[in-house]
Amino acid sequence: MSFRGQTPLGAQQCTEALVAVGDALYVIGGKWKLRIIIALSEGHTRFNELQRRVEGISARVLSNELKDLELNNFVTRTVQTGSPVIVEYKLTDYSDTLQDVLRALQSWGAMHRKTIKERMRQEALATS
Amino acid sequence: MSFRGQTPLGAQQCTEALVAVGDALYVIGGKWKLRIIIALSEGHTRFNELQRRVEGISARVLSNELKDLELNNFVTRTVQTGSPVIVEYKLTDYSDTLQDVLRALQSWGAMHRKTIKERMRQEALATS
DNA sequence: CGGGATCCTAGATGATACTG
DNA sequence: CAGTATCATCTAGGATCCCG
Repeated sequence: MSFRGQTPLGAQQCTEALVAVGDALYVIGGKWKLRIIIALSEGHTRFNELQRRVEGISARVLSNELKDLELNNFVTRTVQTGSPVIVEYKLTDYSDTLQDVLRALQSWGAMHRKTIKERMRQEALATS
Repeated sequence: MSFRGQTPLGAQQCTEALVAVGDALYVIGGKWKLRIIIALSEGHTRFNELQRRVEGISARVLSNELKDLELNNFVTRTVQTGSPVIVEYKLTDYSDTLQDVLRALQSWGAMHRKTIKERMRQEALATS
């Protein structure tokens, strides 16, 4: 199940990978899903607080995404009646299964940023 | 750098994760990028062949995505003049850095599919 | 505070041709 | 074969207003 590393994938494994990754992207793909999950991993959070944490997201989109995440069992929504009403979102245990994915993405993202920076530095040197 | 697992993330780590994952998604996010990379991991491939492997993608989109992947150093494009002209796409070494991400996504996707299946089976039982 | 309802735009995608 | 061009579409997302 290795991705290259010199040896190409067989057609069969390739299709399998395509399907599995497709499944994954279907649920957690898109611009916001993973960001929201990360933001929620700071602890259970209320709506507006969450909106502040996830930079750039609008209330409508956040609301929709949260519903979706709830449907897919990544998030639970609890309402405490009173005034004001308090609505809290928190991650479920199932969302913990995403740890590897998140870790891999995070470390790749950090690595990639460094690479780009270095690449730009080199180009700057070459031009001067 | 763990994602929950009982203990919430600190605000600082949360922001770091948000940025890094954001960087990653910026480059490899979207509907097609990872699929194309997986398809290419079966070995170097020509355009139409690649389009067949990546189910559902149109020539125009594939063309655009490939340009993007080339710009980001994931793919190289080589042209062998002759008739017919042969254009081959292959993964670069840099695309190998995505292994962890791909593996994590694939195994999560496979796990998730099983979970869903099981969940549906349970619901079917409950209804009957 | 926690959203829902509406309206609207840009960009992503699909379908179908067409070309060197 | 390896795309490009054009048009039609679709939808995620932004902006704004509103409500209990």
